[in-house]
Amino acid sequence: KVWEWKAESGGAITRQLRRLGASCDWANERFTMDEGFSKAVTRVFVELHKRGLAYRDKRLVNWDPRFQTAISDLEVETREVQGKFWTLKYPLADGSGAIQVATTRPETMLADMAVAVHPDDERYAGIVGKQVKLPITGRLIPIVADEHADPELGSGAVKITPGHDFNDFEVGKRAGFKPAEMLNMFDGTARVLQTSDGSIPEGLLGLSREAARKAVVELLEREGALVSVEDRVIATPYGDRSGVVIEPWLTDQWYVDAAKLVVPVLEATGSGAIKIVPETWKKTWFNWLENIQPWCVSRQLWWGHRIPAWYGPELDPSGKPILNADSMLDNRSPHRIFVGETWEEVCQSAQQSYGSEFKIIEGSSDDSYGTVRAVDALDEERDSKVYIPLWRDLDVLDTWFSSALWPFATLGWPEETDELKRHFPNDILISGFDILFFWDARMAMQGIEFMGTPPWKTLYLHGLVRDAHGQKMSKSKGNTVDPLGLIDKYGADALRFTMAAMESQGRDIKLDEKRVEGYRNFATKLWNAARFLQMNGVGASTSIAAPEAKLPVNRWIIGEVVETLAKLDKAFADLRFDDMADAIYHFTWGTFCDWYVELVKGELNAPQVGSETRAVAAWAFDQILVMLHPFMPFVTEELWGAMGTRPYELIVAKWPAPEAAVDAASKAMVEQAVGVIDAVRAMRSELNIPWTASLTPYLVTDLSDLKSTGEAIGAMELFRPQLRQMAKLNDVLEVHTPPPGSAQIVVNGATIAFPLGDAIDLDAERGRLSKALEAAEKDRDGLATRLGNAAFTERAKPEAVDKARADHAERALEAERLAAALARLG
RNA sequence: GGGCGCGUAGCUCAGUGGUAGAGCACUGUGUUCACACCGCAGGGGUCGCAAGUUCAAUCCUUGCCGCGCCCACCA
Repeated sequence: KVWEWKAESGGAITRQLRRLGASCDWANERFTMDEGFSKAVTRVFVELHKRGLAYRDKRLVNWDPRFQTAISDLEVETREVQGKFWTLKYPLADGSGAIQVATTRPETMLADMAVAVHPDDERYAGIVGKQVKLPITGRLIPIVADEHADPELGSGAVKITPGHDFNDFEVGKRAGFKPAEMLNMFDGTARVLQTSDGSIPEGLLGLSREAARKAVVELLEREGALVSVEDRVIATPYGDRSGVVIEPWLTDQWYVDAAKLVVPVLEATGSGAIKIVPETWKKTWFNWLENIQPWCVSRQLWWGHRIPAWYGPELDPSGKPILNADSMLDNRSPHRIFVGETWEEVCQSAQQSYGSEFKIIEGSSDDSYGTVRAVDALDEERDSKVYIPLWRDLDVLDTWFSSALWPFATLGWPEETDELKRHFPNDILISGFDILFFWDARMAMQGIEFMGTPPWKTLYLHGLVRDAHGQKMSKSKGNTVDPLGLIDKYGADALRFTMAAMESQGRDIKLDEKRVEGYRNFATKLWNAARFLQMNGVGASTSIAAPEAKLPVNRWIIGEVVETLAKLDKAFADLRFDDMADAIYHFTWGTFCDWYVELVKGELNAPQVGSETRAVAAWAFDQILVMLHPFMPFVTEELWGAMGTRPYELIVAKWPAPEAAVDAASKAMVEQAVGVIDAVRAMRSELNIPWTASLTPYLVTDLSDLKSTGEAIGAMELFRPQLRQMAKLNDVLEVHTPPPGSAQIVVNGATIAFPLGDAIDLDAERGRLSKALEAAEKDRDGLATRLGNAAFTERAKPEAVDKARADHAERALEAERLAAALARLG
């Protein structure tokens, strides 16, 4: 049944991954309960035990009374709960007075074993060592001196319940109590159980924690032992899965000596052998590792890796086994522990331990059956040997114990497989920070312990997806987003791209559906661009390197690809997925679609330049597909195939290698043309010049700046068809003074006038120019002020001063041109 | 109590010691033969508050206000 559930749940997870387009090695799927993996788990446990790093210990654990199992510190979550604070009065046994103690859990007084005061607390100096007679139970308990008691708090005296409080456990040990002697007053479901001294009144037995509290408080009140009650907010431990209050409970459990395993992890992180990204997590990482507690790894569950430990009876002085099978498994009777990977191995070490006069047999996991068999065997004394039954531990290992082995156990360890050699260690682990301690830290610990090196070089911690209100998504809150729903609506590509674009290091992601929609539109845009290219005879590129190109537009777009690629490479090296997404998005839409495609529309099938342009367009588009593929694998792969016959699929295509450089001259020319088009469009829009009206541009020659004029005219000549198409401009004319009634634009130091005759709205044009002039003057003057400041020119970095000078010159020139244009208007 | 982080355009978020950016939303405009899931143009921010360091601070330092998370034994 559970395996069915596992198949279903695991299937759902892998289905989601597949639909997201995760490129996994599906043939090598692994589950931690697979046979091979289980073998690795057993091996690790046995090895840790051999090395003294896994051991059985009796101490307080976090006990979950609902699931009736121990859990680790990490599975406990502290919640602030409204509670009460009771002050109690315990009478001294010699009748010489009473001592007050305070508690938030009055019911635990039934298992009190001492009252502690601070050694330096003069108020109590005289009574340390005296006995107190505990109300209700009448138990006599000592007053002890211990640093734990804080004189500032309450009365300065504190009741000590070593069996039910982590602090008190430590105090109790210091006061000389052995864990085995510590009183326990709860059973596994947290109902009141008689303590070993039998002092709890009958009426209280079997009550739940809550009921016991009520009853105890009533009894205390009746005895006059209750001094006061006040309301108080109490930090209370809850099981993160069960949601019930966790009970500190005294049991025997298996522990892993995490403090030892952590030493090389700290070293590796310190030396940089493990790099943590973003770095801010380093502090958290160190802080946790440096304060790590023994890791409780045994769980009283029936699903998981069974602990490979067997218990056998201790021998009494006469050499007979002490068979108390019903108490053997929880180690309440004297026992010996055997740990081994197989029954044979365990048998062997047991034989060695007990001696050859004994015969080792396997005790049934059903206690009574094992007892009977063992006793029968004893009676018969067959082979004249005494039979020793060994019972295997019923507990299973914490799931994170096996998960921690993932980086190497999946690769066949402990066998020395080729996969292991090839894939261990990994370059990078990408993980949510919510499992930083649960999983990542333990992978690091076990990886170094068993493989000698950290399991990965970089640990990248990404943000968590939160809902629209910033709440963490959880099944219990019901605010989870099903990725499949979003995929159905917008496509996996859009979802993936959104995730990448939102993943700036470390910060959480509030998923905004509008954003997903926007990237769906982006995918559509790409699709349409491909369609257009195909319609114009552009197919698959035949080369990986950029094609030879003469035309400036083509040389320019090749340079743009080179620059975009550099941005992507840089962002990737920095693990900035948002920057990568941003760069490819803007190149594709803003540069390629909005400008390149528009600029070459007329050239694609032109007689002279057509083939070159088609080749460049095909190549550039291919580069987009390759660069975009990691983010949008589905559309890009589809288009890759649609553009032409390919020797291989996009998913295995090599990352772009243009073998080309940015051509500054082409770039300048294209930018000049683009500047003109932009300015004309803005002018048309602001002056309400209908799009259908073509305009004749008059380039105003400036004898003092023939360079700007020349460049402008060159670019405008070169892009004459594009200017006609994209800005509705007639052929350019050169003049020294523009005709009256002209609208004017200033682009890179060149002034272009458009005679509008009577059609011009002089006020609008004046307003337009004034506004631009004002902006230019403001910038110019601001820069002038700064440059006039001796402190700036002397102390600022030379680059900053140079830049200010250059900016100032540019803005000043622009202002001058605009002022002239304005003056011409009259 | 300790630690980490956040507060930047209406919203969701980037960002840099040299007078701020994106997407969406918004306004105007356009159905020109890739795309209205579109094109074109445009408006919008005293970068939480205060002080300090600096020639210069949104960016560094300190304090404060508001918010989130993690860790922790205050009975």
